Amino acid sequence: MNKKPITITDIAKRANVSKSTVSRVINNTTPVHEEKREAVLKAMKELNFEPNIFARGLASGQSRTIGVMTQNIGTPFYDSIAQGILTRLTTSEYSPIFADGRWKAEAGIVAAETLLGRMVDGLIIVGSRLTEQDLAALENRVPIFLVGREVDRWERRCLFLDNVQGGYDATKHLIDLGHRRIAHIAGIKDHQDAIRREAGYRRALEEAKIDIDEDLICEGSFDGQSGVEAIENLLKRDIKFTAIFAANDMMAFGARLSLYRRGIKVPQDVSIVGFDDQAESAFFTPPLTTIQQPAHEMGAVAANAMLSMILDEDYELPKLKTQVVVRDSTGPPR
Amino acid sequence: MNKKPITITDIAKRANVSKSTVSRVINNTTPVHEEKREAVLKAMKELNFEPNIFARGLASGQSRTIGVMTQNIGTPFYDSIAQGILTRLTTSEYSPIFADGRWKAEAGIVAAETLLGRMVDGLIIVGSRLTEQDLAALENRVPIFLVGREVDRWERRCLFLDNVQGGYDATKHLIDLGHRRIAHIAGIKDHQDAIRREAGYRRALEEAKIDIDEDLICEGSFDGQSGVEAIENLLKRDIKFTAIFAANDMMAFGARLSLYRRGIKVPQDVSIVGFDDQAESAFFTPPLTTIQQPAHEMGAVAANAMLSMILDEDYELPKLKTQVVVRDSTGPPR
DNA sequence: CTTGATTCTGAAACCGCTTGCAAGAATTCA
DNA sequence: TGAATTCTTGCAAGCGGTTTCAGAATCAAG
Repeated sequence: MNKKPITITDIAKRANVSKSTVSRVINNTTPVHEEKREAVLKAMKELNFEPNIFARGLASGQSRTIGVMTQNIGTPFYDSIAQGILTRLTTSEYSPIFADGRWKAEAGIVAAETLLGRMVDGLIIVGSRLTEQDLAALENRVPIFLVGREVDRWERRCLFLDNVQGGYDATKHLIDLGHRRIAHIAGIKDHQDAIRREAGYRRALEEAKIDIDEDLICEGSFDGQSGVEAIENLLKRDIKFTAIFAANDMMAFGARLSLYRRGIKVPQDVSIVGFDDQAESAFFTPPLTTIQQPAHEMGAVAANAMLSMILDEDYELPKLKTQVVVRDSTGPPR
Repeated sequence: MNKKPITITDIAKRANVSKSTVSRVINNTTPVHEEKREAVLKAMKELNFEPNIFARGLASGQSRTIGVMTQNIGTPFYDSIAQGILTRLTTSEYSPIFADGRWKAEAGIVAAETLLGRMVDGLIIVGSRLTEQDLAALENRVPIFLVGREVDRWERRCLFLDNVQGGYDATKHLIDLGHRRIAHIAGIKDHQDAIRREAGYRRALEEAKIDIDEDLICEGSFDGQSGVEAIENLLKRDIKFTAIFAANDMMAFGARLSLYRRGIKVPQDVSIVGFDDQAESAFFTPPLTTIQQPAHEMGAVAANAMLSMILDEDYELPKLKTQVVVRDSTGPPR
C-alpha cells in the first residue's frame, strides 16, 4: 500500500558492486571477495532487503514452496501430520502451501494440479487415495513424498506406520486381559489403514486360537455416529461381546456412548480400545485405552525428507511405531 | 523434471496474435475481437496452457495468494475456521498460504513477515494476540481481516462472535434449570474470549440476583488437564457447587473426568456446560451441553470478505451467533 | 618479466507475463 | 468525403532476480 520495496539493484548501488555480485553473495553460488561481500551484507542489513520471490522464482525456476495435500477423512490424525510438517518447515527456507483433496469429485488430482500450478518444488501427499497411476504421473513432474500411506516401490518416498501391528497390539491387549468375544468396528471399507487394522485384529485372534466370529466385525466410517450405530446394532441383534476394538478413537467414543445409554459399564462390562490417541481420549470417561500414532513426528519426518529430496541430499527415514497407551477403558472381563 | 512448459508466446504464435492479446484475453482487461479471442482460447485449450504465476506476479505485483495466520491455543475452533477459509478459497482464483504464530516468541510478527515476504495479496489473521500497534503497522502494507477477535475501529474488518452472550447463555441455561452454585472454569487469563465468557457468566448471575462467589471461579488454560485441576481443587477445598460452566469443551471434558473419578454423577449431581461444540462433544458421556460456534462459517465469511477487499468490492458481514446446544450433561439440581 | 592458471566481477541476456503507448482499422458525425 | 472518434492490436519496456560468458585482476611458475 505504500513506498516501493527495495531491490537488488539498490543494494548493488549502495555497496558499489554489480547486481550479479549481490546475487552471488545472497545465494553463495560463487566466491566473492570478502571485502565486497561484507559491503553487500552491510547494505542488505541497512536497507532491510528482502528478495522478491517472484523474480527469484521466475529466474531460477524454483519456488521455495512445498505443496501439502491433505485429506481429512474425519480423524485429527491428518491434521496433526500437517502440523508436524508446518513445524519442520518453519525453520527452513521453504513455506508450505496447502490444498485439500476433500471437496470435489476428482479432488485429489485437482488439488495436485493446483499445487503444481503454484510451482511447488515438492509435494507431500498426506494419506490420499490417488491411484498409483496418478502418483506415477505426478512423480515425474515434481518430487513427491507420501505420508500415512504405503505404496510398493516407493519405500524411500513414503512414511507410514505398521497399522497391522497396531491393530494386532490393540487386540492382543484385550486378549491378554482375558477377553474372547471381541467386537471390531472397522473403518471406511477401502481405506488402507482400516483394512490393516482389521487384519491385525484377525491375526491376533488367530494367533490366540480364538475363532473369528464375523458377526462381531462391524462396518464403520471413522466418525462417532458410526461407532454408535455399530454397537446399537450388535446389541439389538443380541450378539454378546466383552470388548471392543474400534479402528479409531472417534468411533470408540461413539461405541462408548451407545453402551452408556444402555447402562453398560466400561470397563467392568465391556472394555474398549481405540486408535489414534487424539487429545480428547485422555479425558474421556473413562480415559480411553488406545493406540498412539506419532502423527506430529511423522509430519516432521516427511517434511525433512522432502527438504532433503529437493536439495538432493541423503536422508534417514526413522522407523516410527505405534504404541499402546493403556488407560482405564480396558480391564479383565467380568 | 521433464519437458519445458508452454508459455504465453507459444499461444500467441499458434493463435497468430501477439503476446499482449493473449494476455488480454486471459485477464479480460481490454476487449478483444471475438474472432481472435476464440483463436486464443482454442490455442490455450489445445496446448493446455497454465500461466506461470511467478511471471505474472512479478509483472503485476499480485500473487493471488492470501496469507492465513493461525494460532492454536488448544481448541479445534481455530482449525475449523481455517477449514472454512480453505473451503471458500477453493472456488476462487486465490490460494491460501498458512503460517503459524504459535512457536516462536514474537511468533506473530515473524509469521506475518513470512507471509508478507511471500507477497500475499491479503492477510487473514485468526485469533492472534498481535498488539493493535502491530496490526496498525501491517494494515498499511496489505489488506487485513481478523477472525475471532474484536478490535476497535476495525468493525468492517473483523469477525467475531458475541462471547459475552455465549457465556451468558451458558450460565443462564444452568440458572433456568435451578442451579445457584455454578462454578466457572475460565480460559487463558488475558485471552479475549476467555474474558468475555467470564463476563457473560457474571452478568447472568447478577441478573438472576445470585451473589458471585469468587471461589467458584477457577483459572484454566483451555486444555483438558486444567479442567481436571480446577475441579480437583474445588473439591479439595470442599467448595460446593451443582453445576460447572467451562470456557471450552476441552476443559469441560477434564472437569467431567475429575468428577467421574470421584463417582460424582453428571448430570444428577453436577451439570456441565462447555463452549465450542467440538466434534467429540456430541459423543461424550454424557453428551455435552455446550455453546456452538459457527467456526467453519466464520472462516468462509472471512475469506469472502477478504476476496472482496482485494477486488475492492462491497461485502456483507453477516451477524453470526453462538447457540446453546442442549444435550445430556445438564439437568436440574438434585 | 612473461605466460598460463586461477579468481573475481560486471555486462547483458534471459525468465514469462503485464501494460502504457501509439498506430492502424473501423465507425460515426458533419 | 474528410475529420473526429472509438476499437483493436502490436511493440517494447519493464518487473527483480539468476546465470552465462568473457574480460580484468591476481598469482605462482618458468
